[in-house]
Amino acid sequence: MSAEERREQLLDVLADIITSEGYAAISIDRVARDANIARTVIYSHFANLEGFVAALVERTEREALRQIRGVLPDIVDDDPDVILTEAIRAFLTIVRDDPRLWRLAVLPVDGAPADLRDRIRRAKQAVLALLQPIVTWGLEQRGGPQIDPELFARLIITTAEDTARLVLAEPETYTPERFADFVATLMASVARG
Amino acid sequence: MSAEERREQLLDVLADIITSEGYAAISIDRVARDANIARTVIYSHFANLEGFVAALVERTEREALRQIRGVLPDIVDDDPDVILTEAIRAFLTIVRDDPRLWRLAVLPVDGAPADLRDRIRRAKQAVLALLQPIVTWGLEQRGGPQIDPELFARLIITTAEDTARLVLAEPETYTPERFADFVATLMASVARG
DNA sequence: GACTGTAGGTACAGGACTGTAGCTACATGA
DNA sequence: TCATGTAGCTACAGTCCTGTACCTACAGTC
Repeated sequence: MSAEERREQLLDVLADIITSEGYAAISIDRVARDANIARTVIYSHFANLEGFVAALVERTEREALRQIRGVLPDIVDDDPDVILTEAIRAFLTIVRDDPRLWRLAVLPVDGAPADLRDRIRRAKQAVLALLQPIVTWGLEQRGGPQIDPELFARLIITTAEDTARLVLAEPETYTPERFADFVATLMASVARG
Repeated sequence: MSAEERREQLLDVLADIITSEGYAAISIDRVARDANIARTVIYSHFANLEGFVAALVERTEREALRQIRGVLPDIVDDDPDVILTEAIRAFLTIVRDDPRLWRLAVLPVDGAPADLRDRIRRAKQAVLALLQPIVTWGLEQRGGPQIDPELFARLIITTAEDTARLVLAEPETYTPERFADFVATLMASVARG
């Protein structure tokens, strides 16, 4: 097996352990056992467990961002409700189609080491900063009683994450379509100024 | 120190480690070190780490439920929007006033061992089952386009949890009042049939 | 066919944690 | 004052994990 193939395979095995048993379960030893190789092979690719996990996080961040960027151009509309609905639909479709990646991106937070938690926190902060102006614009367009835009943006992110977990856990019951319909109905029933 | 005092103290120390460093950081050894006692003291109170954690989870569940039950009688109204708003306010106030307990109840999920994750999942399922009929009633009363009651109930729970985390992380910025206002404004702007 | 780079393995020393056996110290009641 | 129960300790054997030193096997190149 080539170095690059091995590296990717090791990251896959690590990701599988984390998503199925949490961060508490990981160790160089465990990954080596699951991959049926000697531990030294892992050490020849990564400095230690910390570097190993960091590499996985980087790969996950990079690939997740790539997938998100891929669908962003499709989501353009004059109506903020349509933008929101289509964004949810696109996001959940991505999640459903690459469960291995998104299980990792969306599930693990709390058991993770402190520096990783910080990193995830910062990533979410970045998404929030991206979403905030769009939400503010949407709420202003709507008029009527002024809704706290920060909390509304947070509500959207939290809901997106939670629905992603549902789609991953029970894709038959919780489909991107169902959530898109839900959001569309919900937004339609909110009064316009 | 009496057996009961020691037991409670050990559970406190365990809770502090989990909330500050996650489930990955816990061990009998670590708790003993933090509590400045020999490991054997812990073994005389709990069978092993699993039983130790189980005891903490039970204490947390019991106390959390007790606090929730304590404020439930105050939340009675004819208007579903008022019920929702006051429930959020009451919940976040409880959370703010007992951060040690609620940090544990609301934060840790993913790093935890599989059986504990199952337990938390079931607890949330129970809360969902409790909330569902109320939400369904509220949505029916409202009339207009029919909103998926299950997803709406989930949205409420997820948001409550997330806001609880915010209140715990930055109580100055994210107050129960701010969230209650947000919910009130949001519900007020949803069209009535 | 010898040379070299690299994938992969074995072996070892050391550390962290577990669970148990067995000890000490002290308080309380007969 | 002695007996007894219990809080708390030290010590030890065993497991799992880490990181490194050093070996083997093989593929490609001269």
